[in-house]
Amino acid sequence: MTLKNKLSEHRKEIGFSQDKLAEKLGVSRQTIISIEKGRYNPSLPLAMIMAELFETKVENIFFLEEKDYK
Amino acid sequence: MTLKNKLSEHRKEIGFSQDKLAEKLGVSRQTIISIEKGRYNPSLPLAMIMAELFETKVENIFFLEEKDYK
DNA sequence: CTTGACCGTCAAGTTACCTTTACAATACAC
DNA sequence: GTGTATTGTAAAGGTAACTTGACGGTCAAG
Repeated sequence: MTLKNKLSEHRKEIGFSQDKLAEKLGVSRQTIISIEKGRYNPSLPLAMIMAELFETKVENIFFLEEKDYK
Repeated sequence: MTLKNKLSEHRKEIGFSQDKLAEKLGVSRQTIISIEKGRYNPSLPLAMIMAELFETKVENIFFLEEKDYK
């Protein structure tokens, strides 16, 4: 199951580099790159910390694809 | 990083057994038990499918602990 | 034309998520 | 008291999430 996401859009909106975001979130830069590129999904806690940082809900950053679960 | 959750409350609210919920979500019963017991966190897509089923937001089922990320 | 900031790839290793199978305990129906 | 529904534990195995380290490419200063 792969999700789509708007991580890079949200990141740029607050003027963060991948490096800076990684540090802020307490993960590696590789992790940010991989998630932005859709190579894998973040863990739930990481997604929630992102939502907090961006002052939004998880559902506004990550999106389920209809076909995948129906 | 471990989250708290109200999965069993939401599950009971819609009158589902662990077994039935597992089937509905397309995961094993073990997975439901382990998440309810806080042994591990669901993946992000699983958490989002749960939120959809319960007609709520991820943040209303799963909760970050302050100390863990500050 | 070098330096620095930023974005990207690849590879190898660890840990977390999830599976299947088997078995035990409670509780309520009949 | 025997079924059966529900919740739980344990163990072994596979895959996904995340790490570190090394390296390449672009672009805008200076």
